[in-house]
Amino acid sequence: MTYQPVDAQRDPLVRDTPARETIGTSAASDSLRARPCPHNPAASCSNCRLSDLCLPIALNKSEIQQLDNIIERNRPLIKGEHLYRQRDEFRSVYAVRSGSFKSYTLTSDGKSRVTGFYMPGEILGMDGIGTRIHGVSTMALEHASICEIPFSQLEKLSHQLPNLQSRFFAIMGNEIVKDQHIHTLLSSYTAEQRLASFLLSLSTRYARCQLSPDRFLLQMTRGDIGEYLGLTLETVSRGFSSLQKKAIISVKSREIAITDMAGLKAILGD
Amino acid sequence: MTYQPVDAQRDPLVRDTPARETIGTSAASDSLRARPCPHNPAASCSNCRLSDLCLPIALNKSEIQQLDNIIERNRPLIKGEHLYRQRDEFRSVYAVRSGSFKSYTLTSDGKSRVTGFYMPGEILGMDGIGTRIHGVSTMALEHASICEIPFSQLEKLSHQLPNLQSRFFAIMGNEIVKDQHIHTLLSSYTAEQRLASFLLSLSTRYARCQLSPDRFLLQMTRGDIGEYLGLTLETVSRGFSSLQKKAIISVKSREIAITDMAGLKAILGD
DNA sequence: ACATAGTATTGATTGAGATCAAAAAACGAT
DNA sequence: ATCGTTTTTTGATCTCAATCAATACTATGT
Repeated sequence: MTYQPVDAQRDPLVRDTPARETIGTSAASDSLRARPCPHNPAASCSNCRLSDLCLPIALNKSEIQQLDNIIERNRPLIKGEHLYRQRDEFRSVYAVRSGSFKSYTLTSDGKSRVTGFYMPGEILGMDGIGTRIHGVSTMALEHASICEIPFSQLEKLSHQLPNLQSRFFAIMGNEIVKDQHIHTLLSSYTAEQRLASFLLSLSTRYARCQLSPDRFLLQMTRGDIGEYLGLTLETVSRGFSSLQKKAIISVKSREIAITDMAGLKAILGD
Repeated sequence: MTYQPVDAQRDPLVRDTPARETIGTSAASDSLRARPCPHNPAASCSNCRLSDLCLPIALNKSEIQQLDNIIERNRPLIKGEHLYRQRDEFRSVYAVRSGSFKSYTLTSDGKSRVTGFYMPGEILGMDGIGTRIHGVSTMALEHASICEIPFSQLEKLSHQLPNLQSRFFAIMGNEIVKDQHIHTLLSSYTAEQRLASFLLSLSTRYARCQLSPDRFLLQMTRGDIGEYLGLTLETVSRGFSSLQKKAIISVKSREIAITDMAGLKAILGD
């Protein structure tokens, strides 16, 4: 299996078939929704180790159970597979259960631009809540599993559970704040500062899901990182090399070790 | 009255007094909340000409009336006055009633970066919903009036009115999509494309509130525009001059006339 | 193990926009 | 109307990151 998605020959911008028919691989073309995940037969929020950083924060046991009932846990996605595509009708938001994803748009001249990376416990797909059409495509960067939360049901349940409504408002608010940070980053940071900020963001997010904050594997290519940070892949590569030369990080292909956390933070000017 | 805000001598990042005490001018230092707006004594969503592009979309008359009851219409703000500041405790979101605003952050090296401009009918202050602390400062660009919507009451009411909950989810979703567009713009557009995109955005937003889409006044400085688009003010100025030389727009200080709308769109590559 | 495609590094050169600088225009207060 | 401040324009120069280019590395499928 190469990095190239199984359905790469299809142009995501000129597709005409509905999303759920394109999510399956050629071997398994049946709908994603129809297949309960065989890998997590007894999966539930109640026993999910991510429950304290995902949607259920601030919900009590009975509320979590009700949330559990509307969540659909489907078969895992393989690397390169799409969860949904730009212009697909919006039906659900998703919580990453394992693995990681990237969201991206295609610009008018055919280039792709990454709008976000998503890790376990994070919510994605909120583009589309307003327009009812997904504004970006989202693809698994590695073998990954997700919890699908049909939005109409989430709205109904939020209406019954004030805590859930509050929680979802907060999640969307945090997404807006995150976007503002990126706006500032892209409009004023140097290449080195962008990379430092990116690595620090990954670090804290890995820490959140109990993984090492100073040793991790990048699941995305240098090109993906560049598309996200507004840099070319060459500049990303040079930036990593330069940070390594300064003994701030150690890079070996996709393996990153942060050897001088304070130094990395200092690049952002305190 | 200069453009410099009346309270400019205070450093927004080291302030210690609560927001509402800083909003008043030196002449009128009493709380913003305590003063019903003398300019709009009978103001209400029901008779507001913006009601079909603001929060009340998709609400029926009785629902609008209930929303009306929680909205506080305060005295207008003068140019340069702050609605709230970065690090203020979050209490409310706001709908622009008249005039315009800019939101901005200060970076660690003291430079300011504009995160958004807001026009009549638009909602601002949604940074802070998740964190309960405002992530940006917001300042009136001209004499302006707003509707303040205390968030705790909005949440309570949303819980009673599914349409309102739905509407607010949509507003936040649209904000996220807007932010993704800016992400793409900042990470791949040239200076000229950024300016074209900015002018087109203003144009459609002016059209939304019944104003001319091809002749309008910029309420922000070249510096503000540059901070928003990730350019210097000199580049913004040169960009306007260049677009004028191409007969796509006509600029006379803050007055903009779009003379070739198709040409402007063509700069964005269809 | 090998072939192949995708990915990453590094070097040389170029260019768009930043920075520095100075003058002109617009605006607000008195 | 006039003064002082802020904003805008335009020019000259510089710089960081893009682009072009070539090689090296890594992973996947046969």
